[in-house]
Parts: sequence; structure tokens; C-alpha cells
Amino acid sequence: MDEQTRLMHSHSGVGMAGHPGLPQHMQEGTGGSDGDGRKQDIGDILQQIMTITDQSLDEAQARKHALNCHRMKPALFNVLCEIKEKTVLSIRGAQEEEPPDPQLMRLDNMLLAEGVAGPEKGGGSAAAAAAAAASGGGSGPENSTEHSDYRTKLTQIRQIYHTELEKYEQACNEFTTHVMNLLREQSRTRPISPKEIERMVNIIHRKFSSIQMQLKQSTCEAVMILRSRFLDARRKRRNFNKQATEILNEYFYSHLSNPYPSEEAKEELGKKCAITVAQVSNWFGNKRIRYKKNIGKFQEEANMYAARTAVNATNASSHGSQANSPSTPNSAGSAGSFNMSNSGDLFMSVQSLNGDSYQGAQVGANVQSQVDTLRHVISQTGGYSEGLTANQMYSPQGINANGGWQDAPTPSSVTSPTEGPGSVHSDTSN
DNA sequence: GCTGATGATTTAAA
DNA sequence: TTTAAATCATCAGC
Repeated sequence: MDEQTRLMHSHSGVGMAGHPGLPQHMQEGTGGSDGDGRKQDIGDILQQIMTITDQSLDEAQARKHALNCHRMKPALFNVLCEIKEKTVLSIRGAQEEEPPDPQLMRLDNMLLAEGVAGPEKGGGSAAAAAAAAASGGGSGPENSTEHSDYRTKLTQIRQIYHTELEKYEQACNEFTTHVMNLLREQSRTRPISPKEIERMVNIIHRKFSSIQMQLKQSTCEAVMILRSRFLDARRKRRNFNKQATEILNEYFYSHLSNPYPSEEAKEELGKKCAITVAQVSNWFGNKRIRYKKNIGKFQEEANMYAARTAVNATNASSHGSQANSPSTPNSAGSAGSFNMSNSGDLFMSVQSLNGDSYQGAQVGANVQSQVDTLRHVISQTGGYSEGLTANQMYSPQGINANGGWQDAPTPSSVTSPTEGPGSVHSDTSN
């Protein structure tokens, strides 16, 4: 800067013709040859620019006016703009070429999907539909009330979002206009090209869009909270109806040695219970772990279902028809039909009643007597105890020493478990 | 309101 | 991918 000033002072003596406030000798011509004269002109203008702050306001205004009206001004302006373009702006320009922010895109997509952004869709009908689906398609008054509540709250979020967005946009436009006017004004004395103004506008927009992103993020969070509050399946948990539970329990206890229904069996159970396959899987997962954890607690239940199964088996046998139970993957019941009438698992459920057999579970004498009764019933049906001895019937099966079902790991492709002396085919029976 | 039951979710392992 | 196990969140009976 000092060097520049010093150099510029060395050119003093060259002035602007016909302008007030300039040395008289400067106004009399360009002086010397054309080339030298132009150089001196430029040097003089630069010097005046550099010293403009040292002058009084009136003097500065007069010089400013003189500069604006100078014949060399447009050329100088262009040159400075060009230099600026090649240096600062070229660097800045490279930085500005950014791909669209993926996070912003995600937020936009989510807000669109939720019906918060974009055109009004009846207060988030898509989300309401999702709510209906999540609640198992229930269409009771309770559901509709909750959905309208959900919609109301979503509409509130939408309104707040749009209000804030409008505010941001308004502020952005105001600020942009202000900056543009300022830059345009300054472009009369500084080398500011329209392109640079445009870039500045883009920078302002980016700054504001980062604020917008925060708004979108907050809105998304609010929607997520709302969704979890209203749509979270856990919050919407409803116990299965009694009949469904009975069907599931019936299957579980009749396949106690291998309570891993195949996909087909799950589908069939799901159909019968009016629940999804996933729910069937959940139910069996829960049941297995809870049964294993506390066999004693489930003894009575197991006993009851074993008895029921036995009775069904008896009826089935005497009527020559099949009981209504889904087949296990390794049972040889007719495909698609519910066949548990002759399942060897019946024995397993009976065995499970024998507390000595499983992890120290206690079984009372009454249970033992029921087991005996069941054995009797089973033996009467003919075909269930074929080839089985009393020892086989009471040998520990199903849950092994580690607390797992023997053939649990391959539920969908179960083959016969290892059959040692005194063992019973886990699911056999055919 | 407390407590057990229960359906769903998450995490780790195979 | 399926399962066990742990955990969460709600339901339901008292």
C-alpha cells in the first residue's frame, strides 16, 4: 500500500481535463505521447482513489464525481473487474460448485412424504393411512379419533413450518435486495460486476438455506416424535384375541419338542389368527423364551393343551378325520392342512409336564396323574404310542441340557434329532 | 397406582 | 436370515 502510494505520487502532475478539484495543468491535456499519457492518467486516478479517505467529505464527493465522469473510468472499471474475476472470484467460484446436500434432500423428501412440505394433502392423509396400517387396519372409533388427533397435530406442525419458512424467505429476500442495492451503489466507485453481485446473492441464499435446513431438521424431529407417539406399534399394542392365542398355544404345545413353525405353518397360523407372519414369529419367539425361562409357570397351560390335543386326537381318530392344526415342517401331515392329531410332540408336551425332566421344574402329583391319564388316552387312540415304551415317553426331550430345543437351530428344515436309546422322535409321529 | 402379562423391538450370535 | 435374549411399552386385573 505504501509502496503503491509512493509510486502513485511519483506520477503526480497528470490530471483530469475539465474537472474541478484537479490541478490545472492536468486539465489541459493528456500530456506527452498517447501511451505515456494513458499510463499517467491511470496512475493519477489510482492515486486519487488511494488518497480519497484523507480528504474532506466535500472534497471526496467532488473527486468521486470527477472520477465517475472521467472518460477512462469505464475502461479502468472493466480492467479491475477482469483482474478481480481472475483472482478472487475464480477461487470462490470453484468453491461454489457444490453438489446438492444429501442431508437436505433427505429432509425434503421426508417432509414431502409426511405431507408437511409440498402441496396440502388433507393434513397428511398418507401418514394417516400409515397410522391405520400400523394399527392393524383397525377402523374403530378409537382409531379414527386418534387419527384425527394425529392429523390435527401434523397440520399444526405444517402451519408452523410454513410460517417460519415464509419468515425466512422474506428475511432472505429483504437482505438480498438490500445487499444488491448496496453493491450496485458501490459498483459506481468499486469494480463490482453484475456477475459478482449474482454470486453474492447466491452466497446469501446459501447462508439462509442453512438456516432453513435447521428449520427442516426441527420439523422432521417433531414429525418423528409425533409418529412415534401415535404410530409406534408398541404404543398401539393390542393383545391378540383369545381364539388366536388358543390356536398359537395349541400349536406350540403340540410341537413342544420343536416349536419352530415353518414359513408355511406361520402363514397358516397367521391366517387362522388374523395376524401377520411376523406377529406369529414374534409370538413364538416370546413363547419359547418365556416357556424356557419358567417352565413351571407354564405347566398348567401345557397340561391343559396336552389334554385338549389328546381329546382332539381321540376324536380325530374315532371319526377318521384330522384335527385342525398347522403342520410342522418335519411332520408329515398333509401339506397345508392342520394336522397334529398324531404328532409325537404330544408326548413331548406330556413330557414337559414331568418337572424332573426339565431344568428342575417341579411337577405335582396331580400333574403326574394327568400325564398318566393322557398316556392312557393316547394309548387308546392307537397309533400315537406305536413303538414307544414308557421310558421313551418320559425321557427328557425337547429342551436339552443347555436349555435349548434339541433341533432348534434349523427349524425350517428340521430333520430327525439324534435318536439315542430311550429317545423319542421329536416330531414324528407319522 | 402397582404388578404381571404380553406384543414388539433391538442386539448379538450362528 | 433366523433365533435367543434382553428390553421396552402397553394392556389388564386388582
